[in-house]
Amino acid sequence: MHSERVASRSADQRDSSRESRNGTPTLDAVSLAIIQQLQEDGRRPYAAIGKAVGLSEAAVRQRVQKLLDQGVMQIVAVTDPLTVGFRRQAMVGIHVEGDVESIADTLTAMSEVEYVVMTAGSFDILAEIVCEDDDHLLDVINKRIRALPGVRSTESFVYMKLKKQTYMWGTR
Amino acid sequence: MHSERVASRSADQRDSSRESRNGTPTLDAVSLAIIQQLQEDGRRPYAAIGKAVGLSEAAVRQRVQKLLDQGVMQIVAVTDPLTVGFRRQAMVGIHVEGDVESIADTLTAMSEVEYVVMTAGSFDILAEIVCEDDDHLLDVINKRIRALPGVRSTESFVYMKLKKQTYMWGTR
DNA sequence: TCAAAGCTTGCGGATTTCGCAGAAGTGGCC
DNA sequence: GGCCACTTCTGCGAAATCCGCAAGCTTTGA
Repeated sequence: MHSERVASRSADQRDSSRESRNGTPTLDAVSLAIIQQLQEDGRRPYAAIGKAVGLSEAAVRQRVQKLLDQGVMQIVAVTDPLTVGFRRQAMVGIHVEGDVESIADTLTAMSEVEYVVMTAGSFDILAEIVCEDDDHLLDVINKRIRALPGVRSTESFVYMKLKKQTYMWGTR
Repeated sequence: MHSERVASRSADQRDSSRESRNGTPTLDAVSLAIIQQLQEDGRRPYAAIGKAVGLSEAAVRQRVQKLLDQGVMQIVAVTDPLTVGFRRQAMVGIHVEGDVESIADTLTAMSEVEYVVMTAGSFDILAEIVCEDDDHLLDVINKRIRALPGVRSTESFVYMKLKKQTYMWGTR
């Protein structure tokens, strides 16, 4: 029955996660395959995943739990906020003087901010904001973000229509 | 035992989804609560969700299935691509002349493009790109995106570090 | 008044989850 | 080589969950 299981396990299948230099775990091929399965369907049973990646049900369960605990992945429901009552969304590009990371941390702490990334472009930070209406959005941008010490200037891109939102890099 | 269930069901609990003017379903409070539960844990059992939102297990199951079928939400594994072998990510701002939506559709069809949104800011479109390395990224931006008829100019913001990525609007 | 929707309760069977014990592979160390 | 600590995988019951289905109820809307 184990027809597809190779006799001696190759080296890169062990060591499913280890701390690399920058602190983020390095993933092996099996864990990647598991993540890919869960990108297609976050509720797929462990046994089905095991069959697909060549592991037992229990092993898949352990790996998934570890990936969740480590924060490597999360299994969640994703929606288009516009269909769920949040009328205004925007991407805000921010020019910073001084410590970029501390500003990013401050943004991260705001509940209206769903996404924060430090970039190498003309903006130092991009932050995505989800609000209930125009007033709320205006308030967050003008009163909360622009007021931060170190924020030199901002530029806003209000969302009109979300066209694509996927998490399927694994299936390429 | 039904202590928390109100005797007569209030009006907004019915009509869990109806087509609104723009074609996107309107969601009632119960469906929002269900989505919120699944934003915290995409694998939470239906019975537990039912207890939290005041519905039976079977009803939750039906609602979740419908929300998935309608495309209102998806339950998936989400990762930081940088920890999973994709070395280069970028947000690309695009200036378009002519039909913005058709350009957006073209971008949507590209597998390297994970996120496409039409905006009201100085860019007409923002697109997030996930690539394996610099060459790949350069190729996508210069050869595939800038080459599109209707694309006047682009500006790229290469990701250095992802600081936040949540889907927790429901918990506010 | 009638049909359609949606929810509830209840049910059993199939499936999945979960915890745990034991086996197997690895790396460090003498 | 040989031993030990550690991690990972497997196998296996027990418990919980999922799933389809049916009957009855209420509300909505034609």
